Amino acid sequence: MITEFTTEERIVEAARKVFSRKGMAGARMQEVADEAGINKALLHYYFRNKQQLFEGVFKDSVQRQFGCIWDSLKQCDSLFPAIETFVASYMDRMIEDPMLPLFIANEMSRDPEGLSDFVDRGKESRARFLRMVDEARDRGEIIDIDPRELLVNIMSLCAHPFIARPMLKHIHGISDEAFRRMILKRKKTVPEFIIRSIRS
Amino acid sequence: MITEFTTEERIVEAARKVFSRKGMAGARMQEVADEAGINKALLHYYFRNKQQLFEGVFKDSVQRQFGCIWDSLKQCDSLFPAIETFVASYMDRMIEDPMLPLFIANEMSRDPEGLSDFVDRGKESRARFLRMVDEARDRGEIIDIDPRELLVNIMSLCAHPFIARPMLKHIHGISDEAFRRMILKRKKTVPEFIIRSIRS
DNA sequence: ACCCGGTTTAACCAAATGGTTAATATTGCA
DNA sequence: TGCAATATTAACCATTTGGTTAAACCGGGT
Repeated sequence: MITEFTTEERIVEAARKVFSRKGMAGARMQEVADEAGINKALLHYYFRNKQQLFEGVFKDSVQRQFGCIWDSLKQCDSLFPAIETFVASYMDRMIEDPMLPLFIANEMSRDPEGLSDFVDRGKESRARFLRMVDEARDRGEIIDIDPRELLVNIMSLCAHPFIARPMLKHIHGISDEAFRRMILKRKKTVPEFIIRSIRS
Repeated sequence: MITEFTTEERIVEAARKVFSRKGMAGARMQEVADEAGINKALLHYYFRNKQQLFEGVFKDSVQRQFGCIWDSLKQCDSLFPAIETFVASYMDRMIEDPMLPLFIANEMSRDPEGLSDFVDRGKESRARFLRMVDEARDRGEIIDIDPRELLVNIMSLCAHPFIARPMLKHIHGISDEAFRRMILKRKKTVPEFIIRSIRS
């Protein structure tokens, strides 16, 4: 077979797809094998069991998610550009992998402990962001708001549309392409929405 | 057995718990039976199969969710109080049943068609709300914003904290009680956040 | 040509799980 | 009380599913 990907890569890619669609419990090893175009036994050759396959895929995803998003903040040193950058890179990341937010929400809910390490990857950047909010508040640039609450709001506005995507699709009757356009528009409108609300 | 609930009610309650925790795929009929304190066969006596049990519970939940939230809007006829009312009743409903948002997001993603009827329950109220936004915009009370985008933002700010609860819990190291307090605070701060952003 | 390590497969297995059955207990009512 | 309908259970059954095994395949080095 002419393949530019190694078998392991094909497995991981297939597993990502299936796990995203069905979740850990709903995913079937056979389906992953089929999606990857290989025998089921070969899955167990590369990944001893379902849990291990799951973690292989999941850890990679989460690392990418929490890694690059928070890293993007490193260059910013004033709040408003930081918000713009954060929102943009958060959304870019999710456009790449639209099922990831729901996937992560599920697995955090299923096994809250198992991911501490990954979520913690952005710890310093997050702390730095919170400090930036505090400072902006002290300088009177923004109104008095709990920095952590602001962060929750920002993340909600970024992530939730992806999580509620099927519902939005039904409610507003929008196609995949329209959804994509809406998200691209939100890259601009969400930071505006936030900044308008906190600017004093 | 001295029971103030009928067996069917106990089953539904148990199923709600288990399905919420594990999702449709992850839930086990045996576990539901155990949780309800009955034999597994009795489940199939009341609900022919898993799908039917699932729908019994799910439809009830979704109906409550989409029903009372949108209905709460019926008395409001100006935008800002409508937003306050909507946020408050949305959050009250989720405080009652904190796993519901994630549950709904999952099932909408698994089977987008199967729920049209329930999501549609709030159709008129939703349309009315969108019209209120349009009118407020025409009167110059608020800035120029796509009403549907505003609605997405509102729902995101309400629902997402519940969906991301385990992550918030870990990131901000908050207890269940602290989470509850945060949500109660948000009943006030979220409408403020929104209104501050759209008021012209 | 032949062997040897890593790779891939078909066939198989045991446990879990949704669902059924037939028998028993309970309740309401004539 | 006794009978019929309803509620409940233990024991089973069939299928699905994660996982194993042993054999075949295949490419490179000698």
